[in-house]
Amino acid sequence: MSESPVSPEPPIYRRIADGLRTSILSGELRDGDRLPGENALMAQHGIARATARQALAVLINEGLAVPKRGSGVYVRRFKPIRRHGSRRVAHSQWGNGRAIWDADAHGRAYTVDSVKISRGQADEETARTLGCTDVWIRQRRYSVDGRPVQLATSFFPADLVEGSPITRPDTGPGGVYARLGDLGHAPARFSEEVRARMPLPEEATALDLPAGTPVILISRIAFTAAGTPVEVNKMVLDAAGYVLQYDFDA
Amino acid sequence: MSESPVSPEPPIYRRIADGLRTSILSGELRDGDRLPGENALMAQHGIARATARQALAVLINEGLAVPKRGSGVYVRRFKPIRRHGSRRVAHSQWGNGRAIWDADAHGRAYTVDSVKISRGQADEETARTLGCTDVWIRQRRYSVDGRPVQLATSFFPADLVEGSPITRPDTGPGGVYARLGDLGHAPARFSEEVRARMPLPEEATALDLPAGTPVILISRIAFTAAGTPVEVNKMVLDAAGYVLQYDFDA
DNA sequence: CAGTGGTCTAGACCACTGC
DNA sequence: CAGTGGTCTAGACCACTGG
Repeated sequence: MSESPVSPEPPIYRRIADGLRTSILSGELRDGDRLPGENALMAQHGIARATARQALAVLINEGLAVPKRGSGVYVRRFKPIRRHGSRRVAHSQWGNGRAIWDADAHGRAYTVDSVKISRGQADEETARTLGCTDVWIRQRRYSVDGRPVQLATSFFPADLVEGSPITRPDTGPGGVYARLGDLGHAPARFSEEVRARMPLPEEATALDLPAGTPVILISRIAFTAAGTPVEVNKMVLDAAGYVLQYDFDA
Repeated sequence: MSESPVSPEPPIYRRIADGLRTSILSGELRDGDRLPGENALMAQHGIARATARQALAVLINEGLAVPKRGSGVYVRRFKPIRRHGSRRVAHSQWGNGRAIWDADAHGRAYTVDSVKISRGQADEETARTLGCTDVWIRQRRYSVDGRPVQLATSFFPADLVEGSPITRPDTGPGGVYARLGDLGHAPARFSEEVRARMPLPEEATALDLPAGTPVILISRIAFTAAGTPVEVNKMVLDAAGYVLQYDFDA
């Protein structure tokens, strides 16, 4: 008999990571504070460099810390943008010439860049949704406070928007939804699918994501009052930058 | 002149990881397929064990692969549950004696375990929402196909539910929402906040999450027709196991 | 029991940061 | 230029898996 080690001590690097995590979550270490570096951990705990790195990697992969080359590892901040699900797409928004995005940023500075518009073939799923493969594609990236926070790709049935401002960079006041309205296909109903996963490398690059930050994927379909799908919008959000809000009745 | 190395070759471990990722995303490697192990990568690329591990760690942290001790590293599968935002909480669901959860599982086997009910103090945010600190707390874990997929903690104002079945494990047909109705506080409106981040260790343990799997956090407030908040439900979902769907009008 | 991943040591060179 | 993190080598021992 003797020992009853139900939980055999966790490995060193875990214990170190646990200690640092506690310091962060308890508020002892704050927003931009510097964590003890590799050398400090080696000295404090008498471990090899690789082990110290391993401990820091845990926190980095949890999104609680960010490494800065040549400088140190720092506690990470989190100030999300509130994205209102139903309210944001309310007709009142784009009905009077405001772009949808306004509903999000709450007065914060935002920018749109990397706008790419093309005519092409939709992926299989989108084609099935729209009922056609010939589409116009609008890709763009949104930034808030100078930081990229969202990638968005919209698909429109080509025969529906051909020749309209939707096929050009500047869509005019109210954005694409107002233009769809001009064409007699005003969106009346939306369906959003929300997922989350770790980013692919290209997504991590485009959004400048540190390790340990998941992305939220939103796939939104816009329907007309008649039930015709007129847009599929696939968005990739920096999960650390957003809180999504949805209000609905029972 | 001479070199124009705009992108200085990525490190070895990245190139290896990129190659494996391509194989996975292209479908060349499928669901449960075994990836080349540490020894194989060492031999194929003439690298040290640590470097091979590093390459595999990339895929594991991306959630594309799962390591199995003593066996190998395997491609990870993804078969999400569809969780309907608005429809699921529709009155028709709990109005006629069905628990809400039924709306999710779509006929799949699901179980509830680790039910804990207690009377206690709400956290600051919840207290502010409910307008009181004295609450009844219902905690439970949901599993589908034998796999834990969700943790949920509900808070109810103590003075509102005291003595009702809500304070007991078995709430009867229709669940807690039907009981709130019995008490004259039927939920009429819901507000959900959705976030995503990497799990804390305890969340990872409770949901049995492999590395590289984020969690989706849903914080839902139930309001009566009069606008009184009667429940705050904080959920933690395995992000790999869910697709959330929200439908709404413009 | 042979192979696998999990942990750890003790070095090394590099690019980058900040003083 | 001293310190930091980023990458890599070449070993080692362990616990666990599978046939």
